[in-house]
Amino acid sequence: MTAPRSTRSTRSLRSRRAEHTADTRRALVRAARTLFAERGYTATGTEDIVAAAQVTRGALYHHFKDKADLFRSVMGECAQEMAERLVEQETARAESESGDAWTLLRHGFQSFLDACNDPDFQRIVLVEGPAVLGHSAWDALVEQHGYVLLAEELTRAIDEGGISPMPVAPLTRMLAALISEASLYIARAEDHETARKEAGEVLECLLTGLTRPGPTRTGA
Amino acid sequence: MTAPRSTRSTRSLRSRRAEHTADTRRALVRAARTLFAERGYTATGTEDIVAAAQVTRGALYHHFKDKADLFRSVMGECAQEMAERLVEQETARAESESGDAWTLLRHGFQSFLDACNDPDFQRIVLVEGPAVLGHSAWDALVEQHGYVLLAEELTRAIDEGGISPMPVAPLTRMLAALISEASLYIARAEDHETARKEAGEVLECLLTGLTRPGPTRTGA
DNA sequence: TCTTCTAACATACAGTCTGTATGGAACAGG
DNA sequence: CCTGTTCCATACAGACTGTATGTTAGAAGA
Repeated sequence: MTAPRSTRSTRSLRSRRAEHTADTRRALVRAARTLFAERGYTATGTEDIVAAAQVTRGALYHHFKDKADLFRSVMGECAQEMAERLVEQETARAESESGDAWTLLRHGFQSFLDACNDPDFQRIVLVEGPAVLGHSAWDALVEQHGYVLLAEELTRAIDEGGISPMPVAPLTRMLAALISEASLYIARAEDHETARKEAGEVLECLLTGLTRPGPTRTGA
Repeated sequence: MTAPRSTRSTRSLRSRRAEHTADTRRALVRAARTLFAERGYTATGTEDIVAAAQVTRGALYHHFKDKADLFRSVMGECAQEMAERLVEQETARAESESGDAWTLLRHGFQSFLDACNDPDFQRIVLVEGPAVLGHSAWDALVEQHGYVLLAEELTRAIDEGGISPMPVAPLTRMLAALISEASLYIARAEDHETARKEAGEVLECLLTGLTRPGPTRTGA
């Protein structure tokens, strides 16, 4: 700690320096995330970002190609966090509850609905993202972080016979859009409590349509 | 035509002038619509718009408060056209087919899906709109043009017993989001044909969940 | 240890865009 | 005929983005 020698000294210095640069980068991303979520992309100047991160614009344009590139990092972080949160909950549920993929997913959707109620996620990923990055780049990011997991689970549910066989690709996007819109509806409502209940109810109804009629009971 | 007199002369001139100013306004909206749909909002400069409309920026800022105000008019026009198109089809179907509100709506959703496959509508209303106007202003516009009709039809379908009773407000938004996302999926796919078929199939499945179990047959 | 080289910034500058203020021309009205 | 208003063009000021240049601190070799 206090007496490094030879290679360790070099390493320590290297890491100290590397850590410092990583710190400035993180500070930029964090500051940008807060401001983008609060004021939106265009209303946030690069000067505001670097001021909040306590660096200069030189640092920003050293670490990122341009403002949109910084936004991409911010949105990637948001999506990553959301995905991790959901995977965590999903695995926890998978251990405690029954192994039926479809009922697991239905519960997962409700968790997703709650998790989406995050201002950063809503504004950055759902609202600003498509307009700033364009549909292709946005889709690539979401595909990478979120869609793959959802599509995987849906495929499993189909294989298990929980839901009727149908094309997974459009199903994935449409379900994600459904929940995203529901979360926005909840966030915008005056009475979040009842809005949450109502949206959950509608979501349940719609999901019922996917359930395969036959051996698997629909419930109620 | 060539020999106006007294009041007619005044009227004619008045109308000529008024029509001229209305023309410039329409030219601005039309030019902005094309460019916004092609390049997006921020990538379109006011100079590009007025050049395409063959006026100067002075005209733009005379007719509109600012660039976002012009965008609002453009998006309002898009939404209006879409609503008119759908109402037209809906009334046509109401005359020819059975009077069941719910089956009528299900067919209407498929039409909606096809109608949404309009680049202007997708880019301006669905992608740029929320980011440019903010959620509240965007929602107000869509509420005015589209949601009211959809909510009305849904309420009727519930009253008739076609679909299970559930809160209409979230249902309206979520169904609109569902179809919007489906249309974007179709537009983005390489093979529009099969994408259209698949998305329609998934949509049908999901809508099945709304159908009230009981006297009304689900079909197939 | 001394030199040198490079990564990591800071600063200054140029180009672009938006919104506003000013000016003028064409009517309308008294 | 004179005045006021509408409609629009032009000129200008401010802000913002991206780039080019300068500078410093650490890493590496001799």
